[in-house]
Amino acid sequence: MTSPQADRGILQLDPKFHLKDPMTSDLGSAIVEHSILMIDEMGYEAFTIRKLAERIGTTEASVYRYFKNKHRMLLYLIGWYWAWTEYRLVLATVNVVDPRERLRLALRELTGAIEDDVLSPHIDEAVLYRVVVAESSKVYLHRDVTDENREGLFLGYKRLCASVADVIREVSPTYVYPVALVSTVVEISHLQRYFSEHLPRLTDVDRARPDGSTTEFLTEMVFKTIAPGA
Amino acid sequence: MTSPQADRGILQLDPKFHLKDPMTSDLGSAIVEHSILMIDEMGYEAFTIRKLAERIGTTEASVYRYFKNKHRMLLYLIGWYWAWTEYRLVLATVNVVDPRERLRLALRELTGAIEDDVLSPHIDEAVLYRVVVAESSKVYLHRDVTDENREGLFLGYKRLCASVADVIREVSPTYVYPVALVSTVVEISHLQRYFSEHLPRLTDVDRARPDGSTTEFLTEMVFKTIAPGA
DNA sequence: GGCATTGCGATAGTATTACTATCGTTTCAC
DNA sequence: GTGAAACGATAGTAATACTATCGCAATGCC
Repeated sequence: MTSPQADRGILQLDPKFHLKDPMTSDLGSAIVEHSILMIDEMGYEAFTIRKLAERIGTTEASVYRYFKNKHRMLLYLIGWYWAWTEYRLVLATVNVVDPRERLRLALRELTGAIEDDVLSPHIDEAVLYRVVVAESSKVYLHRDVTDENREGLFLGYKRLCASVADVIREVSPTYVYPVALVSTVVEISHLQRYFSEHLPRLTDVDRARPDGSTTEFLTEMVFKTIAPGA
Repeated sequence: MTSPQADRGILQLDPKFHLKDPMTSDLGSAIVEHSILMIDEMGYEAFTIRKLAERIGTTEASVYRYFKNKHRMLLYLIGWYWAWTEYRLVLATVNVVDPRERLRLALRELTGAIEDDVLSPHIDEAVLYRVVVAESSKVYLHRDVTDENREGLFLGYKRLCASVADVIREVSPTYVYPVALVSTVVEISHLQRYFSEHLPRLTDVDRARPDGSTTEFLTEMVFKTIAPGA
């Protein structure tokens, strides 16, 4: 059953996310693939390891050989998304020299539509993005943040923010809150999308085209905010 | 033991939040008071009804006479915070006619420091605010959002956003995303404060003075964003 | 004074969950 | 053919959210 040469994607995550790299086996890939689908279907709280094991025809114990607990599994998925976003960001801005244009492209990447990517056959990026929108803040709104931060589990997110903040500094060297502005953009792009679907009275983002509206809203916000002058 | 005329605050919450109004009895007040303290101490997930019951010298069953479940209890606390913030907002902007000044004061109220309020003797507002910062998004990032929204449990939050959005429209009638901007400000003021304490590399907000920095960051952002012109 | 109601303590119990421990079998590299 | 790794199978633990039932004591009503 195991096919060692199967294509399971090129993205590598820090071993701290898992006990055994899930992308090195069929079972591991199935765990990742179906955990994303199931969390999307039922939400993180209702999602259980037992349900996952039943769905992919294995046992709880086998799942726990890959991830030491349910929370770590979510961290892995979110961490994978951050790494993937970093990759997309580089891809989108490489060879673009004008800082304003680099920033505009970066913001589009951070706030815009997600299409399924051929990068990793066992991960449906569009579904994963819905999981990120609905669940990502649960990985740090958690009493173990400090420990997990020390372990380096948020490095991807931090690198992401730092690199976009650098672009902001290029465009506007005097702006005082570049990092805060980037984390704001990331979090709010998720949240406005969530609101547009579930609590539409908390946003003006168009439910029919949340991608475009959100990108527009946040791009305008960023460029006006960092512009010098009172 | 019960003292019917005891001062338990003037704020009234919609009965949909609770099975029996906790502010009408000593036990109910103790439940609210210590649930806030305990969620702040140990986080919502680790907080259990049994621990709460033991701490205030009652039983699980008695707590469940006030709140039909743990999640509803958190909703009550967050709902109370929204109602209280609405009240502070009115208080801060009453008799101020200049729209820009009204907006500035509203933003300060939404983003700034929280002091303990004599309004309700059983609620330590400063602690409640920490709970809001760390836990409030969990009330809607939840698979029952739609049902709870239909029940009207988010009305306070929506009213808050709508009323500040109206002020934005007064200042800048052509701005397209006033509601989204307000919900952004509310959520980000919580998040940047959380980041400054737990994930400081995700923000430039000063840990030593998160109130002032956050207010400054967001006030500047709002006024620049809604200013007309490219 | 009688009486129903309400509020609450006490106890017990259920279903579910996250997670662990152990053992045996298959598979596969060498 | 042997050793090791991966996995399945089974069982079990502690904790949790929540429910059900009973009985007592204070309260309010007449």
